[in-house]
Amino acid sequence: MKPVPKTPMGGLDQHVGFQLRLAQMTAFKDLTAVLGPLGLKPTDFSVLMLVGATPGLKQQAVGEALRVLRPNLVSIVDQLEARDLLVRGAVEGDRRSHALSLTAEGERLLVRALEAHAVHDRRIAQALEGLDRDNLLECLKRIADMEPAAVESEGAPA
Amino acid sequence: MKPVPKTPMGGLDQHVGFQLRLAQMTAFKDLTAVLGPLGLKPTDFSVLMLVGATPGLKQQAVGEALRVLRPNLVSIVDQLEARDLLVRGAVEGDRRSHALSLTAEGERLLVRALEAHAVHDRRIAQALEGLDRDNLLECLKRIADMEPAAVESEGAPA
DNA sequence: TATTGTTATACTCTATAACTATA
DNA sequence: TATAGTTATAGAGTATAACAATA
Repeated sequence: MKPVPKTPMGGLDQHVGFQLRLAQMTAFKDLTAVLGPLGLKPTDFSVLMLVGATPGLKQQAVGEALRVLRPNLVSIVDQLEARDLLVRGAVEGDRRSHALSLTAEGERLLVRALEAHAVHDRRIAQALEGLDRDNLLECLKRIADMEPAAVESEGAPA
Repeated sequence: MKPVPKTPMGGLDQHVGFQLRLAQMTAFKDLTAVLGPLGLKPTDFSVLMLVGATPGLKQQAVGEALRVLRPNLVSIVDQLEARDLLVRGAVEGDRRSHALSLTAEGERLLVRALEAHAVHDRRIAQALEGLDRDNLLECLKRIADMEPAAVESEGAPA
């Protein structure tokens, strides 16, 4: 009949946003660690996956899919291109855009990166043992797709 | 008998870490927006909640609970103290530590912040309609508590 | 010698404005 | 005029090392 230990942390541990931050920090550290030996960061990996799945994608499209602002994607693509993992090709009919596609070396590294990711994913799966992963993913997608409240420019004290 | 649309985004959308990042971004933008008018950021809010729930907490303990490194907590507490929302009191028996506690004004602002958070949480709840929130929270806690893979110091190309 | 809070600092991420070359 | 990519830059957030005071 113990009435559940009175709200630890003042209830903060029941806040989705708070737990989201902690989980994200841990998951990213783990993914960063397994990808490190390949010289890739999580964002690099996601770019390779995306371009590998849809060759010819424009930088704009990659940025939108990954929610990385266009200016910030430039140096990421620069570095991947400098390592000959992908190339900025021409798009016929529009000389402004670049069609991204993996090189043979990029494809090979992607395979190794996917194997490294599998190690990470196994740890995630182990942590989620007995829980509903599909529900988790659906929850995350729904939250990710919320329209966030309009940002108020002011209202702060001073 | 349609075999489920072939892995969109190359399967990236099935990665927990990736969806975690997107959800975290959206949730934090929303929380930041509702707290903005009070002059608080999510981290400030969590400090107020924690100290409000457990007065006398040391900075070290707050940092551990929120996973904010001690050096980075200093300016956060500085600003809250400058706004007379909390005070760094003395800890008897240890003159190194500071016992944090809310001022009356801090308590009042916390109440308003909790109301603002409720607005945010209602949007989250709406987004999660029909899904299992408890399962989500448990998944997040389990992931947050994983021991991340040991970080390899090297292995990158050049 | 170890710990708490602090300072200084660096590195990464994220964000905005403005430029260019195209369209 | 609008769009894709780019440049430059500013601002958070996060990280480590080292110091003072205290234990």
